[in-house]
Amino acid sequence: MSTKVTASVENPELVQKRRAQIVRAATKLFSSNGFNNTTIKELAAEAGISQGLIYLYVREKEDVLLLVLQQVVEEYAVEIPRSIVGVKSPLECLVRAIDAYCRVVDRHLAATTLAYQATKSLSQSRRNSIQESEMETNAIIGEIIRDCIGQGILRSVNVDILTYQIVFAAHGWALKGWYFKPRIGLDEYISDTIDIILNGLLTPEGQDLFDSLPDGLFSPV
Amino acid sequence: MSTKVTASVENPELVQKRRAQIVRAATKLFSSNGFNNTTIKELAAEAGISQGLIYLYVREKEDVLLLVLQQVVEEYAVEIPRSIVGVKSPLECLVRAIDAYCRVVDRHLAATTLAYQATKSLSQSRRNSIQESEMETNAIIGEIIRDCIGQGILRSVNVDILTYQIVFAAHGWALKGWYFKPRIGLDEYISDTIDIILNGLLTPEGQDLFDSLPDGLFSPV
Amino acid sequence: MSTKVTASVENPELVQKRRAQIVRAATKLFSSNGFNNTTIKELAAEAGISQGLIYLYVREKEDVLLLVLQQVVEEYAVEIPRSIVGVKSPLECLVRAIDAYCRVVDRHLAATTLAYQATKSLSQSRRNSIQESEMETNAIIGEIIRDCIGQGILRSVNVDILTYQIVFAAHGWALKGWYFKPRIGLDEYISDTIDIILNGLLTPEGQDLFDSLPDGLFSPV
Amino acid sequence: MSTKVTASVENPELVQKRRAQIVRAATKLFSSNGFNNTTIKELAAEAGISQGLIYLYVREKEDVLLLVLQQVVEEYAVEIPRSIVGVKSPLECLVRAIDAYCRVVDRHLAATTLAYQATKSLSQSRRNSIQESEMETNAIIGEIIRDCIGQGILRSVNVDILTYQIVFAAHGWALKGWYFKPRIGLDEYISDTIDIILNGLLTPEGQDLFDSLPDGLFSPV
DNA sequence: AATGAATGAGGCTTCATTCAT
DNA sequence: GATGAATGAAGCCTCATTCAT
Repeated sequence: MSTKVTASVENPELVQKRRAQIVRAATKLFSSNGFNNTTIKELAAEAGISQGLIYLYVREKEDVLLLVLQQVVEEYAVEIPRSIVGVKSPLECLVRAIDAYCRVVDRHLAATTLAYQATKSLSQSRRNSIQESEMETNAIIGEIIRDCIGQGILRSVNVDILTYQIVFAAHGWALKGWYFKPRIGLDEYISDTIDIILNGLLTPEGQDLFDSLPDGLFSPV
Repeated sequence: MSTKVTASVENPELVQKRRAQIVRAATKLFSSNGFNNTTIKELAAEAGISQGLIYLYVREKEDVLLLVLQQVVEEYAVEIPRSIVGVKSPLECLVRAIDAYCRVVDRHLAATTLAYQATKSLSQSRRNSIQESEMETNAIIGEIIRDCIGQGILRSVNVDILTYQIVFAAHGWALKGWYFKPRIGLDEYISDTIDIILNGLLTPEGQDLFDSLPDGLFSPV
Repeated sequence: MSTKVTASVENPELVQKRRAQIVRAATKLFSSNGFNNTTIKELAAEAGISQGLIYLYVREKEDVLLLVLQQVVEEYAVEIPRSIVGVKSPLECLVRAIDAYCRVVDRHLAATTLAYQATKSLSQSRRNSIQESEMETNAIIGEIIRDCIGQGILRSVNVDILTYQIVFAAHGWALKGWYFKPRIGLDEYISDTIDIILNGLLTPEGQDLFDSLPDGLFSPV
Repeated sequence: MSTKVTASVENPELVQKRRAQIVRAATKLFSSNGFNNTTIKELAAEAGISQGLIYLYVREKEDVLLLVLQQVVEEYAVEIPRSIVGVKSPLECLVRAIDAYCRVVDRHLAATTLAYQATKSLSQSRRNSIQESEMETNAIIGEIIRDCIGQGILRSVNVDILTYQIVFAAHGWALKGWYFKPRIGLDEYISDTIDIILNGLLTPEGQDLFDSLPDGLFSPV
């Protein structure tokens, strides 16, 4: 990671342990109440430590947020590559990557939502550090897509847009959880999503209709 | 709208005018600095009025946020139906709706981003009011999709998921503007998005490969 | 003054009035308890205003200290020149200046003591601003001394050292008030001080003795 | 000393050694940053020991300050008498004492300044203990002066005021070091100071003028 | 004796909200 | 209707002191 959070405690195991405590508590509170509405006092209480102790492991409150967000993007960066290790077929890679992404999100619902809420609360440099990590993960997906296109498995579509469509589909499970969770399970969400994205929507008749639409249909109003 | 913001000023035209001033300023400041990092003092300065005056048109700070968010969702609720008025073909409706949604987002980049950041800062009742509006707009899109499916234009896919895929595509223009804006124009974004969503991705060969993938490929790890 | 303290309140009369309140309270509390041991809460209470109000007239606590110290040095810079206005004889000027200095100190016992205690609590730039004021006042005294020497009234002594001897004599009334106050009145303090400084100490016989002291008597140990 | 600082460590040599470490570090930090702006953590780092260790040799932070100040006043109390040991002539005693005082100050510039700043940070009992030491040293000088007067070497002036004039002259070398140091050396400072104090200022003509000044010149305004 | 992690009280400062004009 | 000075409740963070090792 480019942006390091500094601790004034030397012992690295202790640092890791304490920070894990803090991040766990922070993820919970930040995502349910928001970063700004969570006080250090509450955070300390949730983590089972004193207020002052937090500041031995973090220089300011914003650092806690950074640690939380770093944890998620790092898990993305680890889990998605791991899900396609050893898989030859690019198509299978793509399917597995989508699947893995959705499942990582499911394990980090709170933190994922948080990333959308709280990035504005980070200073520019810290925000950059998070966005770079995000782009790295996206690059992996983009690569898989390019492979598929190269092998004639996928049509030659806009890779960036498709990448983000996949990313949003995964994040959507967290962002709109309040809508989906009561209606559908994760497995179904994943398979239906993959179905829509890969198989497209139009029936043969629909395809004819679509082709006959005037070209400039959706041009500037 | 179910949740009304109350003003202590009688003259309704004045209320409208002042609130417009306030909302304009708030949209700018909230979306660039975040809701919590914007002070009433800054807001008043940006709106060209005094701090005290704000409280004649709003009961508390959160109300300002509600007004801002209401404005966006209302514009969604107005613009999207308008874009399909008089259009017979459900497929054309769908295409026009996606196009319209993206363009409304483009006109409200700041506010759209804000909706993702700041909803957590709303009290539950206010949050519900926004989410209901969002669902109303989504319902329109869902209806169009169902029409398409009913007429055999689209395959029978999961309507909810597809709806949100479209919604995310539109919102994505705002949420990831920092990525897309330097790389692509709005028109291209819209047409490529529609292409991917409607036409699907798989080539005929890709289709064969996909069909031969083991069924339980992406089941729980 | 070079270093200005900024207020966020416009009305200059109000600023002056409130700052006077604050400075009066601060002088009292700072000099009896020290700058660091005085809390803003105590200060507000003593001034009869709320904590928050202080920050409409001052950017940070240190500014309050600066205001207090500025007030004293400014009074020095005003009172001492005023005491010699229109006086022709340089010797009379000198006597009057010493007298005036001591009396200003007497009117600002607390603040004078404070200046010795708290200058270290000022940031460098603020400290400089105070030291410059001090030097301006000292320059006036130095000028008078030079006049006296020029006219053959005083021996040609080290002007800087004599200046500070006078300054210390004045400040001493505040600094060692705990010693002098119970033993002697201000008038007597002033006249005895002037007597010692101007008339010297040695009797004719003492003079002879002094002249016969070995030259290197007080050289480095 | 009346006020003792207690240590929880038995071995007196160790106590002395550790305290010396602590006092050395404290003198440096307190006088450059002020007592209140120096943390125990910094102090420990400067002294090369741990925070906790300090509390084995001192009951609270204020004790450290007391130790520092005690060290200076004790050195005054030792050095000044030593400088006049065996000297018969009271005038020579006086000159030597002034000289010695200035030189002790020069060796303890930081601590001397500190005494003026930080005495207010001491509790009353500790402050008294320091002031008593100061008075003891002053008493020695007062005695010498009285001797001189008794032997007809000095005029019969106010002994207290003269004593403090001498004390201030010595302290001034530290207090106004920022002014004198770049302009003059210690030796010159001492000899010029003694010259002014002992020989007085007025020329014969000045004397006449002075005698002809109206008596109530410097009476209350 | 020594360490340094841990505690928690309390200070400075901000800011939503009120109120006198 | 409008202003902006005034309030006071917290929030973040620091740091003297303690305590387990």
